[in-house]
Amino acid sequence: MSSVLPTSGPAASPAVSGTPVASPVASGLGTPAFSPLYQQIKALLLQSLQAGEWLPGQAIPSEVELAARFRVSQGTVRKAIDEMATDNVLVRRQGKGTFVATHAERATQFRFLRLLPDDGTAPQLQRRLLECRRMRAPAEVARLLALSSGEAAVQVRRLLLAPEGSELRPVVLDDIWLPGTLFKGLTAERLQAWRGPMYRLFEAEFNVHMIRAEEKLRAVGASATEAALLAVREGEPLLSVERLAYTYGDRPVELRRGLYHTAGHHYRNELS
Amino acid sequence: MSSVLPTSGPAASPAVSGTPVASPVASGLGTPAFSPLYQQIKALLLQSLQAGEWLPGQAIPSEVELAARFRVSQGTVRKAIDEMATDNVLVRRQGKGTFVATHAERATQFRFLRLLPDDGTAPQLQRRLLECRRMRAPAEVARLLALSSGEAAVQVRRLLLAPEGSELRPVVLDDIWLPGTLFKGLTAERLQAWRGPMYRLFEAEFNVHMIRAEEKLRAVGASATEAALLAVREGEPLLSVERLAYTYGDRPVELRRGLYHTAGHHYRNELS
DNA sequence: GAGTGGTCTAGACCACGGC
DNA sequence: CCGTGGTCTAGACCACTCG
Repeated sequence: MSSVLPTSGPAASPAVSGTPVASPVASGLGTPAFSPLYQQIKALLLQSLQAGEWLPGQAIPSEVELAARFRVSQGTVRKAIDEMATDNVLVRRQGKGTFVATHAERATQFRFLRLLPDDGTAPQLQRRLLECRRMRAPAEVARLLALSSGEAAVQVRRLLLAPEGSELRPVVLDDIWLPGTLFKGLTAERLQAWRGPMYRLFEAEFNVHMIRAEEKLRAVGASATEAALLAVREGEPLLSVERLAYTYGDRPVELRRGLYHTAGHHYRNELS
Repeated sequence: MSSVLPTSGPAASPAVSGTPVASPVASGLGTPAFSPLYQQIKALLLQSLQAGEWLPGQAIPSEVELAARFRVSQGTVRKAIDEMATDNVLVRRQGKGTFVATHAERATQFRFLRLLPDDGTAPQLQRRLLECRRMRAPAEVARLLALSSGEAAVQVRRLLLAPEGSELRPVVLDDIWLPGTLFKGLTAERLQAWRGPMYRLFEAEFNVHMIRAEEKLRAVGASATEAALLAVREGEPLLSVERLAYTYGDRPVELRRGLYHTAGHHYRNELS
């Protein structure tokens, strides 16, 4: 099928609202780089999301409306949206519409928190902020976040604690680095005041929406300072979780190193 | 839409090859339990797979053929197959056909092996079989594998070793339990002789195909015997990975406890 | 060229949610 | 009641594979 190109004439061939589309380009030797219409629609929708045209939690236009806008059949729009729904970027709700995914919902809230209590109950973790400061990104952090060397970064250090009887027991020690330019107004006060998932704060206040992440897990022994913070003895085996989280367009926007004390909790994973 | 029911009359309403379908049944109070046609087709295809009608690596009938068999449009069959393809149960190959997924392919081979060398190279693990014996399933194993108490089980214990310079370094200690009735001819000799992924052996010799698994990860300290086998000192932090693997119909068929030495390797995970 | 899956269309009807 | 997404159909054409 022909690519989606802006057309000045009335409805004849498929066209887009006026925004030109990156038309299929031969990449290298004789590769036609054929791109289906619905993939182009998907790219356009992602652009709109990235530009903030529709905010997390809001409804996007209906399928018929989008089909009209792009001069395409409803089925084609549907296929584009289908893929974005399985990517957890959009959420379909029959009878209501299609919505931009948000970390406010309880369902998506636990997509990125894989640590569960062994007894099968729902996790109820309290936060305790240890630190929040702006600094120049260390070389390794800058590299992973694709920052220029010496660029500003925000470092957040916090504990997550689980109720145990009437006490609170530290379970997670998180070290988080964020690009300073994206998180301009992020302060300890702002973090302290926030009730709800941290990724929801990022969405609401900084327009940064995490959609996927890569994690590297290891078993390590607790250092002296880590042991003190987690209330375990030095050398205690801990689960080290290094996470790189991405927003729209595969842009890395968070580096996180978590240390999990896995007595009483475990990291759950599904292989398929 | 009406449910798929066997029809003796000629092509009029949708019908199936002759096998009756579990028609939508009210479950509990007034729940209509509406099931779309393509879901019913999917269930039928899964039944055929479970029955061994098409073996791993083989092609299933073409979409048009299945559409004719089920008296349904090609689009409906397509939607059923689409879901099974995203579930990694079937594999589509344009121009060739649709095939039953197999653990023989290199792509799917690493779906269940998440341990990667830190240097980014491809994993090259050697196996060393330590034990393979039949026994009565311990209570905990029986429970997780849904076996009757005292039923037969096969226990396999093995090491995975990674090349390090000119030496081999133990990296993984696996303890595996399998239902004895499903794995009748499984012996140490058979395991020793096999070249290729273990799950491929299970497929080829015992007609057991793993499609998904749940894992629980923890950091633990090496016991004396574990330390000896993995050539680490006692108490060394190790990544404990407890896996329950399922075949068609969500039937648990493997329990595995792996201990990973994560110096030089890490467990990779994708969150989305 | 024949057969496979992949895309796209147009239209009908159904299930759900809210006015 | 209407508008939303969800299902199903029938048919056209395209891209890929193989003989």
